[in-house]
Amino acid sequence: MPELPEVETTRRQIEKIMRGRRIERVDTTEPSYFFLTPPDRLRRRLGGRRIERLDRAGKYLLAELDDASHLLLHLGMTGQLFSSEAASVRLLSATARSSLSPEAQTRFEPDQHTHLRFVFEDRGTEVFFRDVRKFGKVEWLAPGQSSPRLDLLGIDALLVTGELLFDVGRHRKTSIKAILLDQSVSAGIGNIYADEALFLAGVRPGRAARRVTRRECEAIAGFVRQVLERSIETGGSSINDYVAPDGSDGGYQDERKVYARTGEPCLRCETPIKRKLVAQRSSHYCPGCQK
DNA sequence: ACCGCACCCTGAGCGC
DNA sequence: TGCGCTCAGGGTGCGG
Repeated sequence: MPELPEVETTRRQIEKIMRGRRIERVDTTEPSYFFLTPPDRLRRRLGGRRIERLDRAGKYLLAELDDASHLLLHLGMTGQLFSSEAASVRLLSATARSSLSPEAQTRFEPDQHTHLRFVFEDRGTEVFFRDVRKFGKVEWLAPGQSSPRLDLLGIDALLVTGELLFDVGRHRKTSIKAILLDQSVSAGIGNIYADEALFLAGVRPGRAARRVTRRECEAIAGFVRQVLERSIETGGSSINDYVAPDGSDGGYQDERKVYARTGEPCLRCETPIKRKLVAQRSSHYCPGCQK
């Protein structure tokens, strides 16, 4: 779900709200898998700090604080970072929504899945991090402390080149899709945009990376950059239950050509789209267009 | 060094 | 109506 475009869209919207503001306090849920830094420590470290900026590295968000420490966030599969200003019941599933009172449906209240709540000193708009499945992550980094997670990231996917994919691919004994999903090669591509870019490039996801030509690698890289940029332009997104921080649906859903279109006719040649497991991810491709 | 796989977690959707 | 099953994909870590 949240791949580079969704994370970048989130960054742009949330930075506007967080930047330059001082945190009065942070509310958290209980310790869990989600917290790389224990929640009590997180509350202590963040209280009183001003947020200088919000950056993105691959699918990670990195907030810089005024004491030179950093807050690292990852949305995982179901993470949502949003503001109270824009928060709406659209963040909840249809069934969860229908169980709420009409009043509760118009104003967001933190629930058991809301792991972080930023309350600012000016008591204005609040920011929430909600994550149902807890695949998301939050970690506080002391000044100067490096993060293995960040250090492992390859070049940002918006800058990926065919040359890089070709050079990496020729030495690996795995599929081209696995290369695209490998965050240490290029950071930011997820399952959906990988399928879309491979479709546009005419290369099947399961093809051995070493069998992909230099020319094809150039095409793949070009389409990766294109679909990511296009998705950011349209407000980022790719999947049914993604909701942007302002509560709106992402705009990219209507542009998917293969992802989640199993059995439907290819938009180019009308061959039914196939679904197959590649790199432990459901992968969608057109047997007619992709070789 | 690299690959494939199990696992972390919860909700939606489906068949019976 | 409700139970049990499968699926969803982000990342980590381990065995081969």
